[in-house]
Amino acid sequence: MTQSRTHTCNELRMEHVGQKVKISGWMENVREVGSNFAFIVVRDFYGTTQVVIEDEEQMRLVKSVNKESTISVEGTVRERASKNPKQATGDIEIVPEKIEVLGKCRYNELPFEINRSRDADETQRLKYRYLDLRNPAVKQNIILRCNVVAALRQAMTEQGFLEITTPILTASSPEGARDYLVPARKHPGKFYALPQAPQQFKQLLMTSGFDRYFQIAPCFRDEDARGDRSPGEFYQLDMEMAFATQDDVFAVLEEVLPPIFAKYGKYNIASSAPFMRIPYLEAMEKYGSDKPDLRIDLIVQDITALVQGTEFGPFAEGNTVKAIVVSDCDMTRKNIDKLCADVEVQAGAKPYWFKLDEKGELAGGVAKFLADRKDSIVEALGLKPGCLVGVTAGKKEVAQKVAGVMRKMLGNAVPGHMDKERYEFCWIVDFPMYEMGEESGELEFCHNPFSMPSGGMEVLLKAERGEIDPLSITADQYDLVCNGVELSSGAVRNHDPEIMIKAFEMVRLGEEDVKAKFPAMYNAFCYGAPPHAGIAPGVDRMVMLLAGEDSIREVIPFPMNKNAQDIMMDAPSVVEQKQLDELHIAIVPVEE
RNA sequence: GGCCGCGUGGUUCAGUCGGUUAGAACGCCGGCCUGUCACGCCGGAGGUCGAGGGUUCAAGUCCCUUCGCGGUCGCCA
Repeated sequence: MTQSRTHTCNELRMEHVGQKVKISGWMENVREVGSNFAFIVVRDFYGTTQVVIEDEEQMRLVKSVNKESTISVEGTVRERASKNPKQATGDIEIVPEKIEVLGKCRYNELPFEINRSRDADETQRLKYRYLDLRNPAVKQNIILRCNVVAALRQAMTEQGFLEITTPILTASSPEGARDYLVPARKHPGKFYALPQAPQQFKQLLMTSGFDRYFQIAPCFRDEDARGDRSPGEFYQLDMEMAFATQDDVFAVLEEVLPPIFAKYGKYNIASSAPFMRIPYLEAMEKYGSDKPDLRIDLIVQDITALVQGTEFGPFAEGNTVKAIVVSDCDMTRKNIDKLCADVEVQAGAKPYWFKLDEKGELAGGVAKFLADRKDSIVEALGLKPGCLVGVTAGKKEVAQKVAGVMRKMLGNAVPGHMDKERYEFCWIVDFPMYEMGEESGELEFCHNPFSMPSGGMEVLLKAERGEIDPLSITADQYDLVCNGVELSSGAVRNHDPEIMIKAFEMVRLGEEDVKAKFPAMYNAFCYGAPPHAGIAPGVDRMVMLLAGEDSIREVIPFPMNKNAQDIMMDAPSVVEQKQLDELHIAIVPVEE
């Protein structure tokens, strides 16, 4: 037989019994059950197939090679004497005529056992990622990623979007994250930058007359990693639409995403269109977060007025006090204290609590400070016996943030308040355009300067004349949130150079700054730009949600570690002096 | 950069109040086993307890320093 295989390791069934076949794959396991009798498990991309050894010579061959070597097995399919219902090919086995070793594994001990690689130390997994990926459970996430990307491409194409690639080597942009720089050999002292996002290019495409653009776009940001944030590079489903409004953008994703989430997700229920739309300020009030997990049915309430005049320090005048009522809570005092401690670690400020016990009395935590106003509290919060009330206090932003963290933890901890097995999408809308800079104490852009202020030029002029508070100006900017994960940010862009300049003037910048920072875009907009809007959901995060993984590295084929190193490839690494010389780069020791 | 956690045979972990020769499971090596499928049984090899310093009669264990990894905050408009 000259073919390398006639079947994959997940193909052979009872109907193939008697046929001559050839399979190729990795020798996953050898089970010796007699002196000249053994079963070997051959694994390829598709599955596993059992080969039975009943021959002295074959036995010697099998024992002479290490597991995880690649072999080919030519032989006859036979019905098994004892079948394995847990294996897809468990009804049959191959009786070999010829076994050939294709690629020897030189080591009899691996850095970890293939099928248990997920338990291994992450550094080992990343260093030997090619072995880690042999584990079907690990490989499955990458297959999922491929399927999701293919489905996204197809759906976007069906929606009339064109996939257009944009440059990887481009100019450093002054705003946002730290850039990855690439020295320019032909231009001593100058640098390219890898794009943090194709933001400006896609807006230029709109200005060029392309109507609907998308791209599975690589983005590069030199910022520290997180569990859900890969260091260095990540992918976005980047899209932009000409002559479009916020609603047009929403409509596209509301059509594209739910079927993909329902089909490929760990949970097969996804919100249907339209997704809930929550103004930013409302989200902060009700959920204590701008990325609320709507699978949790708990709502944050304001009890500042209710606790006025109590003895408890944190409830003092000037502070905001928030409450989260959790019905049917039988958490022990010890567990509540533990949860409060966890909240404090994550939110950076202490939460409090009390409950209405089975006898209908306020008890525990800060209850004694509230005894004098029990009735009004019970009534206002609608408390029933068995209700736990999580309480947070402090400056408004602090009370909200801590309440947001506590809401999430309570939802996870107390049964009955979280319907976990589903995907709940929402749009967070009406983000503030400006904020007061904490350090500068002056007005600054809250998010990005590309967004159109809601109300356009008129609103900016009103603010300039002092008729409205500039902090009250919102931007036509939106986030897509799913299960408490920020999937994406987008906006109706500011396509009008006049409004752009005015928006910059609000933060003490002007036309020269716009021109200096975004020269191509500013110039292009001066030649007649269409109103346009877009968004860019993170592909890695989407796949992570779909796979039900907590670490983004589980859905990236070759991830870097937390410190942005590729242990397997040894990147970053030193380069030859000759290379540095060509690039006009001199390395100087860093002074401590 | 701050804070928290972890670091013990190839791998994952246990190791009590500081006290005898540092254990287990998996893996590996050898032997036995003709229907296994997480095969089973018997035997064996394999450890600078991340590194350095200190306290102590005695340190895997306590203290200090340092390195590595992970989480988190800063950061990521």
